[in-house]
Amino acid sequence: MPRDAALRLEAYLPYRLSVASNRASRWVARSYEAKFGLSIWQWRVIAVLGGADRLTAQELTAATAMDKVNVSRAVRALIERGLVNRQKHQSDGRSALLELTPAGRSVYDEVAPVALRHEAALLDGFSPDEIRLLTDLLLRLERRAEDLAQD
Amino acid sequence: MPRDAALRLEAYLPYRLSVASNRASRWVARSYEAKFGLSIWQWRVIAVLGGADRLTAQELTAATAMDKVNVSRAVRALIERGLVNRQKHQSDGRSALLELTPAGRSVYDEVAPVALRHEAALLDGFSPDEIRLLTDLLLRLERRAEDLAQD
DNA sequence: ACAATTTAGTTGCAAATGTAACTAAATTCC
DNA sequence: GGAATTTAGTTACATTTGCAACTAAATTGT
Repeated sequence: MPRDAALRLEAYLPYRLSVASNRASRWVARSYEAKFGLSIWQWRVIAVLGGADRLTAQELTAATAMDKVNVSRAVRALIERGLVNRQKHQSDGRSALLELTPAGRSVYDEVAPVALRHEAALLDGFSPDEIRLLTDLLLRLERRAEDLAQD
Repeated sequence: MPRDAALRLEAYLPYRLSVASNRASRWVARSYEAKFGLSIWQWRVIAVLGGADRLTAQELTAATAMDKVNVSRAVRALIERGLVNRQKHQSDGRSALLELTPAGRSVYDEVAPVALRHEAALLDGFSPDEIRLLTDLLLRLERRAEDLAQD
């Protein structure tokens, strides 16, 4: 009779995923923190606002895969630093439109190339095919995990 | 002149990695917590102790990619629950040997198949080749991130 | 039109984490 | 053999996080 594959932590995918992600995140997070004083979430908000203009917190939540509490906190800190501007939404009094201030824009212009260099450094040694594949596999995993999560 | 590839968060690898890992981890963590009252770290310790017998905290730290503080806390909780046993190391008074108690062993015997089912559920739809490749790519990324982290 | 429900975003609080400081044992090096 | 350094593990503290409760505005249903 077939025996179950043994459980070996080092070959266990959720474990590998977690280790890879934590190491990569930690490394880039330190850099954003050291160079720009930005947390990972603040950086995500800036990255998204830099590519689109005027989003609600709700839209940011969707675009960054952060939860609304983290978006709220990151946005507050960015507003306090003068990097993000909030203006009332004309048609919906509950939400507000967020956009980068000129100062925020210039932080974005500085951070974006650094972020791309980080990515390139991490992926040094990976072929374009491998990168495409990895991204694709990760996306499929994400969707799968999300589906599974709703029981 | 060549323009830099734009920074698009949704195609940014550290971001994808983080989202995939968080979703997968959160999903499995909830299950371990709900079914066995184990945190992710407690579960890692059990998984490793279940496959080897008698390790020091130091060896656990290496085998689980956790830091020593987390190992210490997880081990303490497991000892309190009677799942792990600590005995003095004969030749080194600083460290102790840790092993599963019979109760710990039986938790392991219950958890391991559940963990493997989780992995299988996450990877449903992935071919064996894709799984091998994903694991391999993640390992390379981990090593790369670790190397980069030491400046 | 107005009560009931849903949605946007914030706040408060408890638990989880990371870092640094610490204790104690072992090792190194004169 | 004894001072100085390193290593194993724990504790203490500050920060982060996640969840639930909350406020206020919009929407739905009658």
